[in-house]
Amino acid sequence: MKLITRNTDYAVRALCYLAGQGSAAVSVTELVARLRIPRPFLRKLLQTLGGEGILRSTKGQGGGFSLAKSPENIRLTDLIRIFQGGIQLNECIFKRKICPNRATCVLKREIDGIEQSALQRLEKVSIALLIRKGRHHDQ
Amino acid sequence: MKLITRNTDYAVRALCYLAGQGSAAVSVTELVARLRIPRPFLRKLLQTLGGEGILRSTKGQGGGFSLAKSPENIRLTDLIRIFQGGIQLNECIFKRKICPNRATCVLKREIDGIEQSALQRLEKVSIALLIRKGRHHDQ
DNA sequence: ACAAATGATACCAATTCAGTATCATTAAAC
DNA sequence: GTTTAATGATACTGAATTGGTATCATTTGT
Repeated sequence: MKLITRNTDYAVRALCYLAGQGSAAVSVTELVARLRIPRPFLRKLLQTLGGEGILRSTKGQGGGFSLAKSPENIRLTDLIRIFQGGIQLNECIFKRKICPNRATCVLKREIDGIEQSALQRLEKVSIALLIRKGRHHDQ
Repeated sequence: MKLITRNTDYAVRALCYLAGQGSAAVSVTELVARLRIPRPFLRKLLQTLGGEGILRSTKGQGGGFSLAKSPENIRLTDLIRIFQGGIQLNECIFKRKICPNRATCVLKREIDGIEQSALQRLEKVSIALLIRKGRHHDQ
């Protein structure tokens, strides 16, 4: 069970790199060279981010991708929602039927609580934050 | 992405029921009637719990399953470990290689933190707790 | 001996995840 | 205006996980 999938992870890398390039259009070719992410996979991923309004894209020679929003306004929860259909740690197995066991409802509330606190923390993680904290280290 | 799978959920239900029956051997037939869990699935699950030392089993006519540990000592984290291979929200994609991006390491630490707090909370949820809290409600 | 129970194990279908492949379209550069 | 470098759209594939089924062997009380 993973909290973030490879899609989300790769997206974070790409977005951090793009954030460092300002509004210049960066091609997939350049991103592949820098990030070592499989090219077709990265392409699909960037197209998705384009469709979601997180990236701007320009076609044709010299084209590429750039951020459509400020790094402060791109949050991990956005990416998780896009690539993983959101966070839902919980899922009641008896949807409309009567739950035959009170204890499982208690369990459900516990897990809801965990989910809430995870969401709150992920909400605070933006691309801007990741870049900022990353700079504190050497390299 | 689910924090607990159906296996774990079903196990919780079965364990709560068994906890209410003391040290008496309860057959799969009885559990199926009470919990409405598919019989072969429940069987396999109980056998697994037996092998893990959480249930005691007696074969032959009149046999069945009973708790091998006190309800206080059966924790959600145990079940998650058994059925879901533990909690690992995180997974570094570049195992031995050099990570080309500092930001992703920052991300990794954030997720580690979330994982830690989730684990701490799950660790406190025992079968005993679930029964206790469940009783506060009507039924 | 029979019936009722678990032990062990193999199998199957649906879903998700990670990744590939291809054709169409756009637009700068020559 | 042709070439070339780029994205848009979309279909496909393989592996792993999840949820569930089926079967045969073994044990044990009656």
